[in-house]
Amino acid sequence: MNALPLMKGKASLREVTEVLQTALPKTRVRPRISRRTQAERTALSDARMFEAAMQLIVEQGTHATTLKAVGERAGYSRGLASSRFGSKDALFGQLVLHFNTSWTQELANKVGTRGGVQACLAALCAVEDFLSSHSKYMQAMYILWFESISTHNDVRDHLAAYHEIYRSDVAHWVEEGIANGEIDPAVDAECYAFGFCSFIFGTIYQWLVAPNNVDLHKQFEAFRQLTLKTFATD
Amino acid sequence: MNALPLMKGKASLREVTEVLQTALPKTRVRPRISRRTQAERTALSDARMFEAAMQLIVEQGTHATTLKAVGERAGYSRGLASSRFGSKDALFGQLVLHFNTSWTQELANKVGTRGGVQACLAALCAVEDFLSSHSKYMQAMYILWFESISTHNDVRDHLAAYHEIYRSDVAHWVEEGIANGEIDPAVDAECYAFGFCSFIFGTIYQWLVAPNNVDLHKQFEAFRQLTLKTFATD
DNA sequence: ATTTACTTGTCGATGACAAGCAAGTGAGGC
DNA sequence: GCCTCACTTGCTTGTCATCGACAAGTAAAT
Repeated sequence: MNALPLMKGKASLREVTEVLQTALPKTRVRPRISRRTQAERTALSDARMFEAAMQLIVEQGTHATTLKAVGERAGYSRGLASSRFGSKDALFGQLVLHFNTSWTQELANKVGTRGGVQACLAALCAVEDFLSSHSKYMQAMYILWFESISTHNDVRDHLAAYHEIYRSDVAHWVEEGIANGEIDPAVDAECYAFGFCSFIFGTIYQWLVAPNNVDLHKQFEAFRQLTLKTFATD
Repeated sequence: MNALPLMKGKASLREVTEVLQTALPKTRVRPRISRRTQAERTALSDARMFEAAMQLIVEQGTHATTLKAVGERAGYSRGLASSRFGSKDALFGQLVLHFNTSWTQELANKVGTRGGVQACLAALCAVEDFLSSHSKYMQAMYILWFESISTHNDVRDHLAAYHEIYRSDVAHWVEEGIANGEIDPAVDAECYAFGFCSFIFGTIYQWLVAPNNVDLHKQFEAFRQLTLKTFATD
């Protein structure tokens, strides 16, 4: 239905801000010659609009975020966001896609080649670290995640697919651990994986609603201990 | 700011449909005399509009749900929902309030006078039962819950307060259990309560995204077993 | 010269509100 | 006790600013 234009390259979490930061120095390197490649122009405007959309979503929610505001905050006309993305839903879809690809890549970096128990713990630490270090980023990402449950479009299907992937990743780690003998074979891998995701989503939800009432580190540490207790072969 | 008109009586989950169902028989009792009290008129139109809004939210999400559609599906003009609630946000706020009061009352009925371990298990069963038996109702309720994280208004504050209440209820049960000696004193009541809520919210979230991929009973049963294992005094 | 990035013009739909209409209410006269 | 008439309240219609969406046009790169 909506032929989504593919993401330009695999952006990492850090790239998002880097594009904007390196953009200004670039104009200093070649002071007046503002003759950018077409690809550079779209990459820049895309990055600026993503950043603007992210800010606006965190500031006033998706409902109050208008395409006009996105375009203008990014430094362009009121029509660019509409023209580039086609629709508000498509912009949010692109953002979700952007977040997901960035996040899965960063997660893969953090987990590395680990498997079994260590992979589970590393993933939990990765989520916890990013919640505190990239707070705004994660906020916008999860606002979009939580909101897309009420729209029956492509975004939701993508989300469902991502959930499946996360769950099966975790389940795979557990199975590795069982094969290694470090995890009790009685543990139901898929069931743990589901609970793992429930914990993360549920915790982030409560954190988003009232950040000051949630001690993220305490909760994550508790879940790590619970995980070790659950896996223990006794 | 927005002087919310108080809820008319404490509506239970069942009342929502009952109001609509008893409304028609009533006109049969006094066939032509459609002379309703003013209070009856607003109660009826309120109930009809809540029902309509709930349906529309489940069918097409909050974003696509218009005040015009709410009024008209409820059997009135396009302007009534707007006139009655003042704004779309206020309507959703009223709905959230309505859901929360109904739900807490129903939960209290299910848990009864139980405390300790039994209260925790009963609450888990209550949530599970309602997810399957009042599926649409819970769907609309949680869509609104998850969505209101991106709106910085009264609704979110109400939610935060409700979360606090839920968490402290659970924590209280655990403390009762510890006092009774049926729960291991090493268990951190607040920490368990938070994990309890995380499980429920996270599970419902994953269920909303892809109902067919989630075996609710299996996950709830698993969490009940995990709870028993966590509480066990060994 | 042609393609591509971006802007401006415009239309139907929506939320919000004001003004008006209709249904319900209550006090006084018969 | 019931009618009537002024008053209150529920509900509808009219209207406007704004938004999403798209078409047409302009500026920039190839």
